[in-house]
Amino acid sequence: MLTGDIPPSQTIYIKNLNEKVKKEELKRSLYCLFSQYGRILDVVALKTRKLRGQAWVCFSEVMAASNAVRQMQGFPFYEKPMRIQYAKTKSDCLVEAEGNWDPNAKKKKKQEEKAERKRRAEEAQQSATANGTTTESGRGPASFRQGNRGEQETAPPNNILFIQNLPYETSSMMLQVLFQQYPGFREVRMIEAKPGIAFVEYEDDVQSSMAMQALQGFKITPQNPMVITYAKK
DNA sequence: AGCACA
Repeated sequence: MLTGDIPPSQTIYIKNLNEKVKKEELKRSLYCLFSQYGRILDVVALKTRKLRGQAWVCFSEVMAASNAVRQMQGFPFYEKPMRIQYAKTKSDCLVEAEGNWDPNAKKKKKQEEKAERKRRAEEAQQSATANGTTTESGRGPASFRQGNRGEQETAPPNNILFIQNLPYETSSMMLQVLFQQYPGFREVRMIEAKPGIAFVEYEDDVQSSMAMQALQGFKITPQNPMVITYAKK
């Protein structure tokens, strides 16, 4: 079974994520992409050796999670198809909300302590070897495409957005309604000969970025999550 | 591949 026989829950577990993407960007992008299914209570992603390439997105409703598991299965995200399942255990944010801090959470505490100890040991190791790997290659803001070696696939942030994966029947009017909600909107351009794509222009790149963040992954139909990148100039 | 709450 695709979901690995794990019963439905409010939280989805995503793996096969691109490990090169910085944690904060990853969380933001996941938030953008999945908020179309419902209210998101929390996004968790860690970059530890055991946990990188994975994330948890916790919804306020099980139905939202179910739709996300089905519809976003295999969605190409930073060049890798997402593998989505339900999470095996309940998210802390939910336990907290229900006021169910079970008194005998000893096992968990033990695990935490173990993890903590491990982490400290790793830290000690790192400072001992003293390698300055503090900076990850700082690239432009959220685009789901990660520019990879040599090839200039990713356009730098600019005031024009390139929209892909639109249903063929999309009109520029429909897009205008969506995109004009965000400040700095100028116009939508579509090309008759090329259905499924569009360009949306804003006054500047900050405003275009805000719209990108807000509408990334937005679905005009369930099969068509928008893929928004900066236009190549 | 890998199921946590940095």
